[in-house]
Amino acid sequence: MDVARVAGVSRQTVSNTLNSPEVVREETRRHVLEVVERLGYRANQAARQMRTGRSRLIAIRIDPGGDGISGTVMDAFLHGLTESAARAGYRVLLYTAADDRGEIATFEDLLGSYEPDAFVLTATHHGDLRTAWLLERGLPFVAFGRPWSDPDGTSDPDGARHSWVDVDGAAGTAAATRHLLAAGHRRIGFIGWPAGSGVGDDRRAGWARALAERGLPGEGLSRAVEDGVDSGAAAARDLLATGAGVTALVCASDSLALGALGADGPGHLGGDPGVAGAGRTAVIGFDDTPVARAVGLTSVRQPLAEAAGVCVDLLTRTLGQAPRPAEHVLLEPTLTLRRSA
Amino acid sequence: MDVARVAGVSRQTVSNTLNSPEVVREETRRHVLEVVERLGYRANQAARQMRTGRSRLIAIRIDPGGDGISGTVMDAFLHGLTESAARAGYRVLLYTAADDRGEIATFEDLLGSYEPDAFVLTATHHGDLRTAWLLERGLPFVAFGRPWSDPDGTSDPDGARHSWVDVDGAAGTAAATRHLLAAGHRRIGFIGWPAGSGVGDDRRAGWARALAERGLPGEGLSRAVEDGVDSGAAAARDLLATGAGVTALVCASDSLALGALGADGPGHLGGDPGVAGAGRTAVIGFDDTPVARAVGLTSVRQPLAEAAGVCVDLLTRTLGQAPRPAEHVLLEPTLTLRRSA
DNA sequence: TTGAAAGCGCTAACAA
DNA sequence: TTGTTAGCGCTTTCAA
Repeated sequence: MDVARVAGVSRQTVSNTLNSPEVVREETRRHVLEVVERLGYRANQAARQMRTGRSRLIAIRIDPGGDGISGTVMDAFLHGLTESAARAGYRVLLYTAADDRGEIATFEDLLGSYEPDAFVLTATHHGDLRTAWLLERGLPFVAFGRPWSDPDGTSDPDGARHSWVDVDGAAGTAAATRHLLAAGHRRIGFIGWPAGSGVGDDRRAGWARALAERGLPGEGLSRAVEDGVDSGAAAARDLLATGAGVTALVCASDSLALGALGADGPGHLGGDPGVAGAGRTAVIGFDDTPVARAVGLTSVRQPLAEAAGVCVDLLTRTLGQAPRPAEHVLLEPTLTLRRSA
Repeated sequence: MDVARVAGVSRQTVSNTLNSPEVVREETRRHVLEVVERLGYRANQAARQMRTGRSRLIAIRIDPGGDGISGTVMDAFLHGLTESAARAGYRVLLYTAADDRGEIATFEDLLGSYEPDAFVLTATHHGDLRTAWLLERGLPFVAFGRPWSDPDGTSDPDGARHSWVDVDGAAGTAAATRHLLAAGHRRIGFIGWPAGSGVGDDRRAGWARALAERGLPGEGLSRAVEDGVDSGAAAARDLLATGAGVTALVCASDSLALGALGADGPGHLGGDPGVAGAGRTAVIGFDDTPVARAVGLTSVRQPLAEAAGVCVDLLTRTLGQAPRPAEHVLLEPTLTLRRSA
């Protein structure tokens, strides 16, 4: 070790200065630190890992764009994770997997080779093979996303046994609905997905709750369709045609909201304003994707970087010490206001 | 080493079987391999790295969503990279950095600690500090994206000295334009970005080339605006109002195309079809983002997974052997046809 | 408070 | 073709 020679101490003292500073005399420590800085010394990770058994690596699966929480959401979360991890002295390692079994195979592979200190799981679900496998072996991990209960309401027993971080979707749609209420709307519709998806049901519940708070009825003002612009447009047309006097729409996704915007006429989307009956309906989307910004759509924004930060916190807090009880963190989303509402 | 004991050979023979199979007798090799498989043995990466100096890690920066090639494009590329890397026996390590200098600092940090075998650079540019730094030290890397020349046309001397992989944007817009020509359009406009951005100029050039091939004039049919739905809509209205009889538009991005779609009336975007003069203009976007799929926009699709695969190929080909001359690969994009054109 | 010795699991070089 | 030896750079004992 070069540093030791230059600083005139033993290699051991250098190691101590870096890992157990309290053990080294103040003066020596400062001197060693100065030399470390000057020489740009970095402890070799492989050697350290070999000795300590810790890799300072956090592994996470990256989904193919298209399904799951991929696209912008995954991107922002990954960025936040990488940044938070770096601050805590960790790096992020990527892997792919087609399904639960494939992911478990990758766990085995990774654990035997790169030995990541922890995993971050996304898209946990009822009867998740991965959580069971990791729990069984006492391996550290956090889930981003609550393990939603079965469609029939049975909640996953594993869900309570591991830590997770999630964004409170219901709070988001409730905030959106309250924003519309504050703007004077009274007949507010909701366009979401068919019942059974935890995330979707949660978002619908927030809308219903906010209406209920004000004693307003929601019956007949909700539509459940597959995600997509076309289905969003169809649902919006349907809701606006009921004669119930719907003046505003909360949507479970930006795709649905984009459709609703289009169905409402060219008033949004850069068309000529002032056309009869065009673009008068207020619309709020969910996820604040680039599309939302592009078309001026007000949307519920998930605090992804913060969620990633909490994941790292939960993980690193566990890693050094003895196993701690599972923690569950629910983060509040915010509303990004644009001209659509 | 457990495997050695079980297989009844020396630990060295196991290592040889795994790393230099040709050196081990066929029968021994098969036997060892079988035991390795049965025991699920994985060579410890840290130990191997310590001995060989190779980490089997490829590092890449992940950008914050919003600027650069982030969002869907980055996501798909990262996924492809992770998958190709895994196939070649490598893993992908993530890092963040605010600018060139910050990224170089991260190089130093990483090289001293995790020792990645190679870097994949994105968004290389004229006078890139990173390429110069890596080149100077003979560190292996590939760039995803050509190092575009200066606005004044001076090309970066470093650009020729390192390998890069890119997608031929001009070929993409040319294909889009030819598709429109084949559909009978003759007055085809282009909406792109202000001159000076290599990527933007390239995409405009493809449109111009396809028109020139057919002896069709492009003058006055091109608009240069900042990226965004609103500016795309404004540019589209402007082009349609010239009286030149424009019937189709090729756009440098899906955002611009989305605006053009909106400016053209509610015919697209799920609005009522059949409205007078609505949605008759054909529009083609670029990047095939989720929005494109959502609104039925025909768009130029970059072969991102393939690009990532080529990056890994170029890298791994270099890693084992002696340094090779820089290679440059330009990939052809494809057109994803939807109802907008 | 500092130094010396041992060993983490692997593979390159060499010896058998 | 297989086995033995050594050492990669670090940190955890333990002794000074």
